[in-house]
Amino acid sequence: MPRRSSGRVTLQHIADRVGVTKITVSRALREPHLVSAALRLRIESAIDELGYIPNHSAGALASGRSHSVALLIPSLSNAVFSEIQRGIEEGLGQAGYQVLIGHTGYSILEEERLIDTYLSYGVEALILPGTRHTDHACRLLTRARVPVVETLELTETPLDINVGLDQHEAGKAMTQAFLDRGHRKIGFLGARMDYRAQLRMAGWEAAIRQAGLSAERCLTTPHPSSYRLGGEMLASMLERWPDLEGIFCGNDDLAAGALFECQRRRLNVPDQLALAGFNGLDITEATAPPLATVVTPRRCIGDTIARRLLARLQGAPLQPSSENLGFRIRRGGSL
Amino acid sequence: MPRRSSGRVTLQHIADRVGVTKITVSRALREPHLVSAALRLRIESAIDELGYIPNHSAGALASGRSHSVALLIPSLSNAVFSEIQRGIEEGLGQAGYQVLIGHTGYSILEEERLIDTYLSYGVEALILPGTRHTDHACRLLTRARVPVVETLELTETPLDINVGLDQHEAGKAMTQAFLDRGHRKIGFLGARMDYRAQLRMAGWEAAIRQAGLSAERCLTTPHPSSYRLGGEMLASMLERWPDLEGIFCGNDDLAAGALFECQRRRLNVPDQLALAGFNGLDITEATAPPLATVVTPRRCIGDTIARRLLARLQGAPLQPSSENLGFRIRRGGSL
DNA sequence: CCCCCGAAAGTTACCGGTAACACCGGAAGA
DNA sequence: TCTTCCGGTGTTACCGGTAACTTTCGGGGG
Repeated sequence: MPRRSSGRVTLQHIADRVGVTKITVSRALREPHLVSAALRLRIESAIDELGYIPNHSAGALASGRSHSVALLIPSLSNAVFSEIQRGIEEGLGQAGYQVLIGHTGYSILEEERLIDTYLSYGVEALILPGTRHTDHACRLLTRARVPVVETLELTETPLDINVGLDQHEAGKAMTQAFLDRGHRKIGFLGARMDYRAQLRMAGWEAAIRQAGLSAERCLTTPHPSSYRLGGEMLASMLERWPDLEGIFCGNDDLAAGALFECQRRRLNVPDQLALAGFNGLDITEATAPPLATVVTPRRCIGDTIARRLLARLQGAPLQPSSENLGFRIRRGGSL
Repeated sequence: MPRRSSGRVTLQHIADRVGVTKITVSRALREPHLVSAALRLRIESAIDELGYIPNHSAGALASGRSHSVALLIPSLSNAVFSEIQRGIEEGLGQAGYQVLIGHTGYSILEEERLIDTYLSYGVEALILPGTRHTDHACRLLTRARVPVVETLELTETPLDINVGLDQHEAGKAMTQAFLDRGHRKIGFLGARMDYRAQLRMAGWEAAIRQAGLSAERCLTTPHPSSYRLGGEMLASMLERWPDLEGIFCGNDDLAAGALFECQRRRLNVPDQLALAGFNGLDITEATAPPLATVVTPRRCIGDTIARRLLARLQGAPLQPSSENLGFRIRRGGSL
C-alpha cells in the first residue's frame, strides 16, 4: 500500500498490466531494439491506455543524467538573445537535451544564484552570458565539473568554451565608420552599462582618441535601456553639446529612440546628425532612414555554442578556448 | 564503494563530517528550527566547506514536491510576455517556486509536447498562453490534477484559472475609436494570426459592420510579425485601397513598421492616414507621433496569476473561473 | 548429444534524498 | 517519585526509476 496515494501511473503499473517487470517497460522506452516487437506493442498500448508520464526526477536520480542544459540570459525582454537561444535550442534539442532558461537581470549575483539552482537540477552544462562571474560562481562551476559556455564577449581566460565577438573592437569599428564619413564631434550614448556596454564605449573612446579628438561627448545611465530613454538622452546631449555631429548609441533601442526624437525635432538624419546603434535588430532595417548598426552574428553564435557544447558533452576533453565570430558594420541610411 | 564515482558531495558526506545522520542535515536545511543552534552552525559550516549542492531530483522524488511551476509563452522574442512573466516570477519566486519557461512558437502541438515534458519534471502547476489546446493536452492536464492557468484571452469554459482580457471587445473598442474620430474607411492589418489576433480582427469587423461600413479592407498573413513586415503590408494595402483613412494593426510591431513606411512616403499620420496598434509596448510612446494602441494590463495579469495560483497551490479547491482585467485605449498622436 | 551463444526478460541493488514514526533524556506537573 | 511531555535526534522504509549482472531458452555447430 503506497504511503502517499500519488495517483500517478508508474512503470510498475504498466508492467503489471502487461505482465512483465518494470525494467522491461523501461527498456521498451529507452532501448526499444532490446525488446521483442510483439511485447513492445503491448507495452506501448498499455502506456497510452493508462496515460503514463515518466518521472524525470526518478530517471535523473537513477541514471545520473538529466538530459538538460541551463541557458542563462541577461533579460527576457531583450530581442538580442532570442536568436542566440534559438540556435542553441535547435542544436541541443535534436540531441535530446532540454534547455532550461533563466535570466539574470544583468546581475552576476543573480547569475550565481541561478548557477546554484540549476546545478541542483543536475544540468549537464551551463551557458552563461558574459565572462565575468562572482568568485563563488567560479568555484561552483569548477567543482561541478560540467561543461561551461561563456558567450557574447570574449576573454583571454575562458573557463571552458567561449564564443562571442570582440565588443571593444566592434565599438571602435563603428566609431571609425563615423570618422570615415567625415564626422568629428562624435558622442556616445549608453544605458544599463553592463560590462559589454562598457567595452563598446571603451572602443568608441579609443577610436576617438586615436583620431586625436575629444571623447567628452558621452552620456550614460545605469537605467535599463528603452526607446523612450533614447529620446530623452538624445535631448540632454543636444542641449549640452549643441555641436554634436553624430551619436553612437550603445544599442539599437537607444538609437531608434534617438531617431524618433530627431524626427520630432525635424532634425535631418544623417545630414544634421548621424546616428548608429548596436546589434542589428529587425527595427534598424525598418526605420526611416534605416539605422546604421553593428550587426552581430547572433544566430551563428547560437549554432556554434550548440555544436561545440555537444562535442564536449559527447566526451571531448576540457580545453579552454575562445572563438571570435566577428561582426559587420551596416551603414543603413543614418550615417 | 559507489557504483559510479559521482564525485558529488551528498548529505551523507556532510553528516559524516559533522557526526550525525543525514536526516538531521536534511532538517537543518529545510526546518532549521527543529535542529539545535550549535549543531546547525556546525552543519552549515560543513556544508560550505565541502561545497554541498542539494540534489533536486532526489528531493523531488522523495517528497513528491518539485517546487516548480511551468510557464509556457508563445515566443521569447515578443516583449508582450516579458512583463507578464515578471509578475509571475516575483509572486511565485517569493513563495519558493522556481518558474520553468518554455515557448510554444504559437503552436498548440508544441504546447502539448511541452506540457508532457514539464509534467514529467513534476511541475506543481502549468501556466498556458491561450485557451485552446489539443485534445490530448487537455487529457494530460486533467489527469495530472495540477492547477492550470490559461491566460491572455478569456473563455467561457476555463479548465481552472483563467486570467486575461476580452480580445474581441478590445479590437472592437479600438475600431470604435477610429469611428469616433470620424474615420470611415478603416482597414485591418494582421500577421501571424494566432487565435488572439483572429479575435481582435473579428472585433474590428464587428465594429465596422455595426457602423454599416465595409469590412473589405483587410490584409493578413500567417508570417510572424515584424517591423519590416508592417511597412511592407502597409504598402500593399495602400496600393490596393488608396482611399484608406485609417489602419488598425493587430499589434504594435506592425503599427510601428507601418508608421515608418508612412514617414518614408511623407504621408502625414494621422491627418492623411490614422494608425493604431495593440498592446501598449514601450515603442508606442516613443515614436513620432506616439502610436494609438490598446494598452493591455500585462503586469497586472502576471500579478493576478501569481496570486490566484498561489491560493490554489496552498489548497484552494478547483473552481473554474475567468477574470477579465480589461484594457485601455490610448489615442497617442496617430489617431 | 553436448556445448556455446545470443536474444529476451528478470533480479538485485542502488541513486540521494524525505516521511513517518521511534527513541531518549530532562524538565514540569501531579 | 512517577508520569507526561517535548525538544532533539535516529531508524526504517520508500519515492520511481536505471545499471549491471543473471537467468532462460531455442538454435546451430561440432
